[in-house]
Amino acid sequence: MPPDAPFPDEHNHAICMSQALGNAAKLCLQRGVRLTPLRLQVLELVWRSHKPLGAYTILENLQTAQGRRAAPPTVYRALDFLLAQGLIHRIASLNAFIGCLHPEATHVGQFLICEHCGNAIELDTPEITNCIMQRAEILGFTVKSQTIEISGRCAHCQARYAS
Amino acid sequence: MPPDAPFPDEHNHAICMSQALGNAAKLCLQRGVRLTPLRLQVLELVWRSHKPLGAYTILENLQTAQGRRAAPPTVYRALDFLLAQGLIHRIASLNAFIGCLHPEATHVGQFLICEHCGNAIELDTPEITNCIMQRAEILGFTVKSQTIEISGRCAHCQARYAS
DNA sequence: GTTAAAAAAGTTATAATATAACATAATCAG
DNA sequence: CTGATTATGTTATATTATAACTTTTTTAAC
Repeated sequence: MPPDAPFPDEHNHAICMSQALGNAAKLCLQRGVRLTPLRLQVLELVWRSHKPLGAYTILENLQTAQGRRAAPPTVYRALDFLLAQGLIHRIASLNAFIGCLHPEATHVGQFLICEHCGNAIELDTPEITNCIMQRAEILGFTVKSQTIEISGRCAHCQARYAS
Repeated sequence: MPPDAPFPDEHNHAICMSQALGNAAKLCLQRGVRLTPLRLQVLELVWRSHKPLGAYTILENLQTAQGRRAAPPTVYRALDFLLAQGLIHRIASLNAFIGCLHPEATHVGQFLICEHCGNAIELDTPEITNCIMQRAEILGFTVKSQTIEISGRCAHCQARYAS
């Protein structure tokens, strides 16, 4: 898997990640919810890349204080908290989790997922939501949540690796 | 769970289902693929309602010739075949399967899923796809498949059951 | 029709994802 | 400090899905 497509050289992930973590801390403070060390560690692991990460991969990379391996509920509870705060999104088609780029406002997650490099690009395209909302409204359907996950090949993988 | 919202009295599901099954048989014949008794039975089970059905629910309702209970691979292989032929869709957010309304042409599945009655309404709204394709194209992303699953409350449940 | 190849289905085991239920520890509000 | 609340630890298990191999059925060649 290519290292960091579709986020090439101009994307400094260390900065990207530290901004995300700082923002998360700020939001939790504002909201009066606790970004505990465990929750922060899970969030850090999720933010290590732009590839959606499975719960058990997170579990494997989790270092507990005592050196003992954490159990699944530990990770799932942290993920539940982060989801509830909008700090991560769940990618249903991959059973995986990814850091959210815009946690300050509740919004629907829209993702372009590259099958080649594994990276997921979060969109924030009101037109897509509007299209869906319009159609739903015609049918009298009240939208609560949206799962929009587009698989394919990102520009960089497209360019670098023939078909 | 209400019986058949959002498909009220005017929706005769016996006819709906028999049309779907007839259409499936015709398509498989045209394509030279085999809609075996097992595959047909799984398709029938999926078509019993417009609620997405889990693989293990299908398994429970599967009657093998010998009366012996089938094993998971039996169902998953039938589902794989039906998916490959476009006769059913997979709903990733529910880990479930639902009959396809337009199996004759390959298309993306777009669903409005009622959290109350469990029914899924398949959309066929090119505008949504166009919105997504446009945005993807700008980013140089080549779309291979789309997962569009909208959860909420259908018109009938909205009207019948106060929030 | 018989037979080899291919496809489908059966069977056993297990992998991967997720949660229930209860125990303990840490934090907070009074 | 103390009790209530929240978070985490722990054990067990539920749910979803697939790997690997066997047997049966179907197809196609002869």
